[in-house]
Amino acid sequence: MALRHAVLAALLDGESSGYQLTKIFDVGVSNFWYAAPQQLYAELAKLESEGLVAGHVVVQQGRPNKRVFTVTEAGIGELAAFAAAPPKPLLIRDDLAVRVHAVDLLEPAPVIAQLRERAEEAAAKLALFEKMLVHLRGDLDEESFLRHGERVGPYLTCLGGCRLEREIRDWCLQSARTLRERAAHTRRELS
Amino acid sequence: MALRHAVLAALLDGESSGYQLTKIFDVGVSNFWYAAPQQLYAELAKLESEGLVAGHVVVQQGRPNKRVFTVTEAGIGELAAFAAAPPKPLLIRDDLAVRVHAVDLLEPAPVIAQLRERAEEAAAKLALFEKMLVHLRGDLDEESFLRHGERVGPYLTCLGGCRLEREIRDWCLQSARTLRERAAHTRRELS
DNA sequence: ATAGGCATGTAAGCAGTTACATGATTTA
DNA sequence: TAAATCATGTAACTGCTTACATGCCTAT
Repeated sequence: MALRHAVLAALLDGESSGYQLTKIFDVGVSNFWYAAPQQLYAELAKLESEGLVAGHVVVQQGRPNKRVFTVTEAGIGELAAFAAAPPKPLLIRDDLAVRVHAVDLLEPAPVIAQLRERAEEAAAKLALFEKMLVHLRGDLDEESFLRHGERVGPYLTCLGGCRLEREIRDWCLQSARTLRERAAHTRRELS
Repeated sequence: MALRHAVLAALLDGESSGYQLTKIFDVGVSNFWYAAPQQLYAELAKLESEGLVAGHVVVQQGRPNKRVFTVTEAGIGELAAFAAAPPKPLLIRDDLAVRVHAVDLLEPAPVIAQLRERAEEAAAKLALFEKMLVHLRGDLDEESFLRHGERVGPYLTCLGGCRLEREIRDWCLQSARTLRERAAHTRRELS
């Protein structure tokens, strides 16, 4: 029981369909919660059967109809209970860092390539989050918005996302550079 | 099949027992891989049965005996194959950030308390990682070590850990401060 | 036409979590 | 004598991942 609260929190930003949620978890909320598309459909069905979200059909022209979901009163209650409980530790699993940790016994070339790719992804996400910040705060500057804005929750998590992606980008670039220089040095020694 | 590679990578830093691994995954490697103690015993048994690690008993005085594990040639091969494959995306799940995202509809007080506690934990981990860096590089300065040191993998992941914990600490403190100031302002309005 | 985006699921299998269980030794 | 640390597991359950399945509409 963990994804449910992330879904409820995401739905507070406005009702959305399962498909839209997959997009949100792919970018907007991805800085603090990873979830696969199939999980979201399953979780929404569960939440609806428990009365924590309510769904209704939206008819669209030119596109298939969709069912959008809203958090119910009971859903808010669930979130409130969750927020008062002690938080679970941050869960992080980074496939790429495992490679870096073991890199001294490995071929460095593919790891370097992977680090560069990850750095680019992080840079792209950072740019996206920074745009989101501007959008969220409207015509206020950051300080005023944090003081008087209506909803700061999403803004704060987005700030967290910026911090995270910036560090990922820089760490990947630094690591790639270090490994490349060492590889060049090793080649010179061998020749 | 994912934890296995993290375990193999951790064992490259030196043979250890299941119990010692639980300590390593609780601190040293925790910046890029979370794993519960029970997982590690199970995974070690599996890895041993597949010949990727080899265990032998170490007799101790004053303490129960333990079985320590080393990565085998086959284990290195497994790691090499893993490193060449495309990495899975970073998996992150942060219970506390979910609360922050939803905080505008919640009691802010417990969330603020949780943010402060998390900030302290992050500060403690940061201090630990910084000590580890000094220990790893011995009497070299960072630049020389990154260029000519024997094993840079663990040093690079440790640098990543520092970056991560520093940002977590600062984000938690910034968020807590923002929420506290808003709460104070709201109280004044009500009175 | 065909590729891509929109839209929603099911089913099987694997990985991870929670709770339980045991026992020795050291420190307060 | 109680709590903490060292040491290693099992069993039941839940949650997550991977693969499969379907179908419409739009843009190229």
